[in-house]
Amino acid sequence: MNKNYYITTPIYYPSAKPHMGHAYSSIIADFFARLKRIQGFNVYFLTGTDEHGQKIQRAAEEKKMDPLLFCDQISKTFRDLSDTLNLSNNDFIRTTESRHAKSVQNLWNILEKKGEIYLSKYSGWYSVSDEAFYTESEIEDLDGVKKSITSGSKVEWVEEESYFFKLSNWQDKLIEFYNKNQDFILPETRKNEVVSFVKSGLKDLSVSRKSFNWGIKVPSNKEHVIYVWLDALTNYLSALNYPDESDNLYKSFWPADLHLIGKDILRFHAIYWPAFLLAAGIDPPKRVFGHGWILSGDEKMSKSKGNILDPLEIIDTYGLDPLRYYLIKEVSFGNDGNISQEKLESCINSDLANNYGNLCQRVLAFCDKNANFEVPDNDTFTDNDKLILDQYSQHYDNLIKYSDNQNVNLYINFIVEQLFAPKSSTTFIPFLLGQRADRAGLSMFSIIFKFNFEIKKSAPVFPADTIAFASLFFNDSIANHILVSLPLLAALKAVSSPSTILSV
RNA sequence: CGCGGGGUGGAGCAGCCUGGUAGCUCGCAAGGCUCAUAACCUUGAGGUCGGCGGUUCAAAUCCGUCCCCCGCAACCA
Repeated sequence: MNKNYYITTPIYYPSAKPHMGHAYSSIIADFFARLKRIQGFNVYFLTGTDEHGQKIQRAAEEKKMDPLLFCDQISKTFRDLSDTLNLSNNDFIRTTESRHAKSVQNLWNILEKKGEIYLSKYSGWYSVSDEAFYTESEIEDLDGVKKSITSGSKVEWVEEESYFFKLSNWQDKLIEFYNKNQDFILPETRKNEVVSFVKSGLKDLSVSRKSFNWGIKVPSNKEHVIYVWLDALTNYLSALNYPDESDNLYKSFWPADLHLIGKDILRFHAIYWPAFLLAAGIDPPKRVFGHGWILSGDEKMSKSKGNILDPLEIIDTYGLDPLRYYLIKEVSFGNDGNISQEKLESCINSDLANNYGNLCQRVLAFCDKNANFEVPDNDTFTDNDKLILDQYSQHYDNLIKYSDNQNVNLYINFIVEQLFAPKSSTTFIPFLLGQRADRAGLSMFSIIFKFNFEIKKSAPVFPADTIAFASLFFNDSIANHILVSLPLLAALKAVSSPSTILSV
C-alpha cells in the first residue's frame, strides 16, 4: 500500500497582498495534510509563489528595483502568511529558484523534442494602457476605433512571434483520460464544465513571450521567455527535484495525490497540466479539486465595494484557529461560501465558545471535582463501558472515508455532532458515573479517552488550540499517572497516544 | 437560443442523482437542569421548497417552460 501523499496549494501570484482566497486554499490544504498525517501517511505538502511575468517586471521597474530583489520582498509576505496560518508545509517553492528553472527547461526540451511545441505568431487585440490582450468578444467598435468594452481603452492589432503548445492534439486524449479517471476533477459539476469545454475544441496554447524578459528563458531561443502556465504549473514537479527521476522525493511523491486550487484556475490545472504531462510522457496528478470562492456577504470581495476582509486582520482580531474552523465548517466545500464579521462572531460564540469551550471546561471541572485528577488502580470496565468506548473506533472509520473523498463538511460535522456537541457528551459514561465514588477513576479514564479521541480528530481543524488544550491533560504529571494505572493502557496507546497528539 | 451554478420558514445552508411524513445551524418564545459559560437540555412558533404546466397513486426531488440572481466566455486565488 502506498503510504505517501503529495498535496499542493496553488502557487500564489504576489502582485497584490494576500487575501482571503489565498488563506482559504492554504488552510484547506493544510487541513488535508494534517489529516493524512494522523492517518499515518507520509505527507509532502507544498506551497509557494509564482513570480515571473510582465506585471512583476513592471512593478519592479517602477520601484527601480532588481526584479529578483523585488520578488524576494513580495514572496516573503506569502511565506509570512504561511507562518501566520500555521501551515505544516514541507517546502515553499519560488519559481525564481534555479531548481525550478532547471525543471521547467527540462520539460520544455522534452516537449520541443517530441514536436509538441512549434514557433509561430501570437496575435490579438492589445491595449497598451491595460497591458492586456482582448478577444474579439471583449472589444467594441466605436466610430471606427476599436476599444475594450471593459476598460474603454484603445486596442490595436498586434502580432508577436511566439512558441505554441499543440494543445489541439490532446483533445481526444484528454477526454479519454477523464473517462479513465472519473475522479480526476472534483467536484463533479466542475468536471462537467471542463469536459464540455474540451469537447467544444481546444486551440493551441501560446507558451512563450518576446515582449518582456522576466521569466525562464526558452533553452533553444534566448529571445523568448516561457510564459505563465508551463512555467507555473511545473512547480509541482520542481519541488520534487524533477528532472532527477531517481531522486527520492520524486520517486516517492509523484504523481501528486491532490492539487487543491480555486475554481478560477481549474481549466489550467485540469486541461493544460495533464496535457503537458501526457505530452512529455509523465504521469498526470491523481486529482484536482477546484474549491469555490469566499465571498463577503453575497458579493465578491473587491476594493471598489469596500467589503474586503483581510485574513491577517481577521486573525489579529479573532485568532487563527477560529478562522480555520469557520472556513472548514461553515463553507460548503466545493461551493462558494461567504464570510462576514457577524457570521464569524456568531460561529465563534456558539460553536467554539459555547460548545467546544464548554466541553473543555466541564471536562476539566469534572476531573478536578470527582477524581482530583487521579485515577485509582482498582477500576474495571464493564462490557457496557467497553461497548461505548468501542464506538470511537467506528467513528474513526467513518472519518477516514469522508476525508478520502474530500468530504470536508461531513468530516467536521461528524466531529461536531458526535463528539463536541454537549448533547453527545451528556450521555457519555463519566458524566453518568461521576457521582459514584467507586467508579470515579473509570470516569476519569473514559472521559480522557473520549476527549483524547476528539481532540486528535479535530487537530487538523484547529491545530494550535488543540495542542494547547491537550497539553493541559497530557503533561507529565497528569497523563503519565492516568495512563500507567489503567488496564487498557495498551489499547489506549494504540488508538491515540499523547505523544502522537502533541506532534500533530 | 453561448456555457455553468443558484432561487427551500427571519438569516445562512443540506436534501434533489437513487420521487413517498421538509431537515440542520443561528435567531425567536416557553419550560427545565448541571459535570458545564450570558452555558447546556427539552418543547414550541414560523415554509403554497422562485412562477406556471406535465409525468405519477405520490414531486423540493423527474420532464417542459418562464422569471430573477451570480459566475465563466482562454491565459485571472
